[in-house]
Amino acid sequence: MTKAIRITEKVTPGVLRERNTRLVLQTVLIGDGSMSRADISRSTGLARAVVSEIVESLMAQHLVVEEVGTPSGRGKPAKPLRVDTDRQCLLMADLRPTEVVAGVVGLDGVIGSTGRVDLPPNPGVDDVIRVLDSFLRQLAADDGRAVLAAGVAVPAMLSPEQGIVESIQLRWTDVDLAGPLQEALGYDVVLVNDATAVAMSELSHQSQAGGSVIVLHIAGGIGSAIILDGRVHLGERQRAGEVGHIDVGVSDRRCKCGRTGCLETVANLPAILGDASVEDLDAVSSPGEDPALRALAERVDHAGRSLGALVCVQAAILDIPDVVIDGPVRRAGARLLDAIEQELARRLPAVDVRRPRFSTMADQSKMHGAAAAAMLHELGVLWHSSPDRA
Amino acid sequence: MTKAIRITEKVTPGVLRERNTRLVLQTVLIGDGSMSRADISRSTGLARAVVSEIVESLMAQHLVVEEVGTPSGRGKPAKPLRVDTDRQCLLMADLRPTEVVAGVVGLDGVIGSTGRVDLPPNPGVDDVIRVLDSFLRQLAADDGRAVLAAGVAVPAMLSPEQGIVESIQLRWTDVDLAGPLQEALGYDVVLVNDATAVAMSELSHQSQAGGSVIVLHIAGGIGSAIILDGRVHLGERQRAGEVGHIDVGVSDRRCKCGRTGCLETVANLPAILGDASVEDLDAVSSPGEDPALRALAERVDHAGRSLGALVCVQAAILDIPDVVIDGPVRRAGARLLDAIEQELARRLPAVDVRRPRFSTMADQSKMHGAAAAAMLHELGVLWHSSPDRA
DNA sequence: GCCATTTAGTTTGGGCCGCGATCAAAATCG
DNA sequence: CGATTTTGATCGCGGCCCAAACTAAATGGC
Repeated sequence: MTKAIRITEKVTPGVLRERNTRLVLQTVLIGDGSMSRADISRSTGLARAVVSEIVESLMAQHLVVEEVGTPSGRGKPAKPLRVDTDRQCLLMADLRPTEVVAGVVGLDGVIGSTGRVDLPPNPGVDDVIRVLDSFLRQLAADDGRAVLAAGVAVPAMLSPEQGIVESIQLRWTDVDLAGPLQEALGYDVVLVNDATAVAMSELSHQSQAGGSVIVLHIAGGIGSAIILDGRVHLGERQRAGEVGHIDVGVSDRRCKCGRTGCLETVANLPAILGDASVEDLDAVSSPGEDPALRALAERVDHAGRSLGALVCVQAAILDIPDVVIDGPVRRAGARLLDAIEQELARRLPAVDVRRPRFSTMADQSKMHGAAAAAMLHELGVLWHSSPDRA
Repeated sequence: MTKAIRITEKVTPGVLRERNTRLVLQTVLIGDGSMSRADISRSTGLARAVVSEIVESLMAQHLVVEEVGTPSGRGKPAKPLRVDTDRQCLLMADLRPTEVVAGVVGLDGVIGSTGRVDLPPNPGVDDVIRVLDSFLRQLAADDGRAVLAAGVAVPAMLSPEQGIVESIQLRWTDVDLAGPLQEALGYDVVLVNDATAVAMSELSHQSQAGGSVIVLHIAGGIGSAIILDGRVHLGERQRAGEVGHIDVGVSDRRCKCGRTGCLETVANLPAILGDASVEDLDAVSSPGEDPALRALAERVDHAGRSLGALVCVQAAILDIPDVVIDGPVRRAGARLLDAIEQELARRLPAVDVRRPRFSTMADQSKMHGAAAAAMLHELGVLWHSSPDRA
């Protein structure tokens, strides 16, 4: 639970309407084609007249459509409303160091066609802008629907104004990706940090709103994203979640950062893999007799224990029991989760944290979360669907 | 920075007025007798007509008064507004295991008379209700002003509905303190967890709003409170900040909880004191030759290093550089802070966390924070004063 | 088969709110 | 002493939500 502490801005009647519009759209979205105006009025507490008015404006914006009502029970049959998925769509992209994965998603959060293209080696911003520009154009053209906005997940630290402050993976510092892109494309382009994107994606799979989730993103580095009570927490200098160089007391290896014992020395992807390849992780749950595989399994266990220690601390500090793991390590599967859970059990009473899990959308989670962020930015609404629908 | 993610409630014109009323009151409060209606209009962006109307209602509620305007410059002289400190006051109390400290505070956050009374040994809820009832009545009678509300800091875990779920220090489980008290006293009684109260107090000393702070409260146990972007974070089961049994890898002692290495085994008050008394901490900065004192100083250093490790992790996860220490250990003074800072320097690049500090209001911080919570609850406004004013 | 009943959605009048313009009051400046 | 400037009150307007009345379209009982 949170408590707002200070009002900082005046409120005008216009804000009022905007908020209630969001509320109605959200209700339509969650209702998934089952809510009529009267239902929305009952569910939100808004007067029917107001709901009708707002729905009319949403239909004018091609965000909501009326379906044909099949009478059920007495009374005039209701006209069910659903989000208009025919006229507009969102684009989403996951910018990775060597490639871009992108796709189209409907306003209901259902993923349409997707694709990927390679980036040139050590891409500069201009390269990425060029690739994204043509890729997104092509996706939009193939889809046919108008584009409402695009969301792009980037492996970078972002300023509140959407500038890329730094990306270690892309070796960028202080560049503007969103600006040129939205100028070229003609619609809003929303950037999200990749770990945050995963968190947004998870949030959009929680059935109720205002939830909390911690995402651990394990790749070349270890990053995490924190959503507290439905709010993304970025920290005072947008550095929240930089947990790679925490010493949780499970290693005494020297880290390239100069200190020893950093989490990254045992739990980032290179540390886990050693000489092995990412594909080898698939077999790590039953390593058999192969000594290389057994060593890999050992390293996975060690990483799991370290991550377990981190999760413990996070859980004690924040009391968020939902922990999501994402990144290529997903391929290690249950073995990694088991190791984490084992460490949790050792350190905390069982009730405190649920077993961590991998991200719901797997390889698409960053992309999907970027779309969710774009949706939120554009319409002020987030999907809250069960995983099987999205 | 945070981003609200979902609208859950309808907004009505009444809410609008309430919010803007808060905004105006807040502005008057911060202005500290220097803001006129016109100033408020300019500062908030609200039309002068609206500000006048709201000010009128605030004056009718005896929350704001007009002062005599001294002309300065051209034009009709402005009538400065200030918070009305003559008609109403707040009561505040700090419930400790063996005593209650309480006092009166004006609507401007200025502390008036204070006092303390002993509690019977192992007090039950009824004892505490009796003591608080008569103590607060007496304070109010001596003060003469009407009581707007009372805030009570309690060493307990609270439910969102203000019930006391559990207090280890008071040996209470599932009791209702606020209900009977406010029924007896006739005004709202707001309970706050003691660590949270310290955090609220610190927040009310930050000059700008929406700040973040981490409070470590070190006494018999170790608790912490987290305020993120101006919101108290309590966690999914109101257990956020239960850091006493984290293993930060600086101890291998057995803890009474059954595990080993818990922070409490080296950093809670009993662990620090050993055979020494709280008063001995005063001398710990220059222990001299006394072997007992030198041993105590050693233990303070060890506790500091452990706390430093915790602060490191918290800082990495949350990126909140402002860390406040409260509790009897305050008497260890700079020696404790030095030890913490040393550990921080060892573990993190210098820039990441500021040197921790003790709570601004010292022994009064819990009480003061409780008052701040009551103020927030009652008027939706928090003081944001510089320390010397409050 | 017809009419009362029920439910959905629209229309209407009213109240609250914030806004901008207008106006009187009270100071300063030339 | 009048023009100017600033404050604060008053008033009419438009936006928004609400409750009630009204129309539309189904069901069910007689």
